[in-house]
Amino acid sequence: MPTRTKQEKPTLRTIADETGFAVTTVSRAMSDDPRIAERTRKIVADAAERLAYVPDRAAQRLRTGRTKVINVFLDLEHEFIGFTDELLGGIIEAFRGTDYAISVTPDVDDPRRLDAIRNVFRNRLADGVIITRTESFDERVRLLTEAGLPFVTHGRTEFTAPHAWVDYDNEAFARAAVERLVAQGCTNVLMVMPDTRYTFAQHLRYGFLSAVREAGIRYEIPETLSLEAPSEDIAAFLVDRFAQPDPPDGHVCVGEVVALATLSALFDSDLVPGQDAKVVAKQASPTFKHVRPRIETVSEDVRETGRHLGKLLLRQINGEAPRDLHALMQPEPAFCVSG
Amino acid sequence: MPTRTKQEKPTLRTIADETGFAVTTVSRAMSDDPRIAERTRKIVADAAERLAYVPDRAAQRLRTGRTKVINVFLDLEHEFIGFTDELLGGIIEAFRGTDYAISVTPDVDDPRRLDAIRNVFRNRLADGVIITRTESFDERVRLLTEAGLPFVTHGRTEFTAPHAWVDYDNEAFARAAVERLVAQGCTNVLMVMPDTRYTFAQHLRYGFLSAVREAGIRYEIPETLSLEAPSEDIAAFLVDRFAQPDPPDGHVCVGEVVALATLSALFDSDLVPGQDAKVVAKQASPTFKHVRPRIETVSEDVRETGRHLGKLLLRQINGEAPRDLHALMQPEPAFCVSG
DNA sequence: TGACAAAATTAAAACGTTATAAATTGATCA
DNA sequence: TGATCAATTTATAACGTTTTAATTTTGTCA
Repeated sequence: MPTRTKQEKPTLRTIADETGFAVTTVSRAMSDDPRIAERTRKIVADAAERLAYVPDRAAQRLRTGRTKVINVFLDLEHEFIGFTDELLGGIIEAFRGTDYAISVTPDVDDPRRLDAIRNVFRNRLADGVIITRTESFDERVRLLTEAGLPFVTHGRTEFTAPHAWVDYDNEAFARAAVERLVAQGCTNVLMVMPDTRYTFAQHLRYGFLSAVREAGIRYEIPETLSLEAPSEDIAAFLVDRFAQPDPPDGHVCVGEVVALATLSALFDSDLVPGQDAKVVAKQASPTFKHVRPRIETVSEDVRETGRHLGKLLLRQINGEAPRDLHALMQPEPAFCVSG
Repeated sequence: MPTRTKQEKPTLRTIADETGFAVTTVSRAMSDDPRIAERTRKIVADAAERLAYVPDRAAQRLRTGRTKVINVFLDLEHEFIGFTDELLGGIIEAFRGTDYAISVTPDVDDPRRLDAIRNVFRNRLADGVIITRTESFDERVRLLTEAGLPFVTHGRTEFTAPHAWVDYDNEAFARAAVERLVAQGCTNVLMVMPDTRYTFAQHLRYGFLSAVREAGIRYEIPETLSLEAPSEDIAAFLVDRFAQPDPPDGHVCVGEVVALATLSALFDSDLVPGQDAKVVAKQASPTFKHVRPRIETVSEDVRETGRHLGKLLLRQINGEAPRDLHALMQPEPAFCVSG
C-alpha cells in the first residue's frame, strides 16, 4: 500500500476554501469572466495550477447540457484500405487542442441506423455528429436537421435545406480517369458502380458518362454488381466477363479494393495490366504505391477530408450557420475548394 | 417553425409526478431494486416506456462516478491495411448491447502519450482503457496499474504484476512461416523486425530463430531497418539488397504492408515471387487475397482480437481480477486460447 | 386489540458545476 | 454628508441522478 495519502480530487470548492473566495467567484475566474477583478483571476488561476485542478466533465455536462463529445458514425463492415484510419485520424486532428472527445459508433446498414442517431440526441450523447456514406435523400440528415443537432456529412445530399458537408469531387475523378484511359487508347471502359442510393454514385456516373460520350468510346457498367459487393464477387464477375467476347480494355476503379480485385481478375485470366487492359484507380492510402504492376492513380486525401469534417463541425457547434460550411475535395493535387 | 410543442425531456421527476411515487422509488424501480414492490416496478416501467424516458448520462455519471465510456488508444500514424477498422469493429461489437460509448484517442509516439493516459483518470474520462502496440516495459501499463483503472493491452508485457491482455501468438507465426519457407526449399530467409521495444518483437525473433536453427538454414535480419519504417524505405532497402550477392530466397513478412513492399521490391528487381524467392505473410485483412502472384499467408483474426479486448475489459470493469484475463490468439485456424 | 417486525416508500442530502438575483464594496457627485 | 452608481463578490438554486437515513404501511402474533 503506497504511503501517499489519498488526497481528495480538487474541486471549485477546494480552490474557494484555499483562496477565501466564493465558489461562484472561482467558477467565474476560471472562465476569465470580466466581472471578476484581474487580481482575483490571477490568484484563482495560481491556486488552480497549484492544486492541479481540472473541471469535472460530468458536472459541467449536467449543468450546461454540453457534452464535449463528437459522435462519428463509421462504416466498419465494408472492406477498405486505410480509409477508416485516415478519416478518423483527420477528424481527431481537427479536434486536437479542444477538449472534445471523439466517440465512434458503427453505422449499421439497416433500420437500426436511425435509432442510433435518435439515441444520440434523445440521450444527449454528443454535441455534434459526423456521418459517412451519405445517401441522396438520407433519412439521417432529415432526422438530424429536424433535431437541430449540429452535423456534417461525408458526401452531399439532394435536400434543399442546407447542411454542412465535405465531399470528394467524384465527378472530376471519373472524368479524369476516363480521359487517362482514352489517352492510352482505350475504346471500351468498364466501371463498377456504387449502389445508386449513395449520392456519389450519381456524381461518378455523370462524370464517367460525359467523359465517355465526349471521347466517343464504348463503356460498360455491370448492372448486377455494385462496389459494395464482396470483393471476391467483383473479381469473379470480371474473370467471367474476360472470358467472353470483346472484353473491356480499360477500367475505372473507384477504390483500392476494387482495383486489387480487378488486377487479380486480370492476372487470373492471363491478361497483363497495362497491356491487355489499362487500369486507373482512386488511391487513398500510401500503401497502394507498392502494387505491381504499377497502375495509374488519382489520389484522394482522406486525412484532409477528415480534418475538414472536424473543422466544419466545430464551426457549426460554435454557432455558424451550416449554409456555407462546405468543402469539395479535389482529386490529384491535394487541392480543395472550401466555402 | 414546427407546431409540435416543445415538450420537456422526461426525468425521474416526470415519472414520479405521473405515477404518484417519489423520485427515489422511481429510481429504485428503474433498476429493479427488490426493495420496491413488484407491482410498483411494473407501473413505473410502463410509465417510463410511455414517456420514452431515458436516464440522463451526465447526472448518473456525476452521481456515481461511472462514465460508461471506454477509451481506446489507437495508432493512427503507421500504415496498416484494415487493421484499425477490424480492431475497432471487434471492440465495438464486444460492447454492443451495453450502454458503453467507445472513445478513440490517438496514441502518439512521444512523451505526451503518458499525459494522455493521465488525462483519462485525472479527468475521469473513462471506466476502462484499451492500449495497443504494447512495449515490454510499457510505462502506460505501469501508470494504469498504479491508478487502478481497468485496462487491457493488445500485446503482453514483461512486468511481474499481472494485467489483462490479448495477444497474437507471434512466436507460433514466425515458426510456422519459416517452416513453410523451408518446406519450399529456402536456405536463406529474411525478416524485417519490429522495433525491439515492442514485446512482440521478442516473440517473433524467438520463433524465427529457433525455427531457422532447427532447420539449419541461414537467415538475415536487417539491423538498420524496422517494420515501423516508411514502407518505401523497406522496399528501397530490399531492392538494394537484391542487387548484392547471395540474396535471400525466402521472406517472412510480419504484416501486409511489408508484404506488399517486399513484392514490389522483387518485382522492381525483376525477380519473380514464388520462383526467385518465396514469401510468407501474415494476413489480417480479407482484401489481401487479391494480391498477385498469390503468396502463402498465415492469418490473424484482428476482429476477433478486438472482441476479446472488449470482453476482457468488460469483465474487469465488472470486478474480475486481471490475473486470469488473457487471450492468446492462434495463427491460421482462427483458434484461440482464452483464460 | 395492540405490539412489533418486515416490507415498502419517502425526504433530504450529495455529486460539482453554472446561472440568477441579491448583496457588498468603493468611488463619484450634488 | 448622504445618495447614486458601477464594480465586485456572494448566497442560493438549479441540472437529474443515487444513497443514506428516516418514515410510513402492512402483516403477524400474542
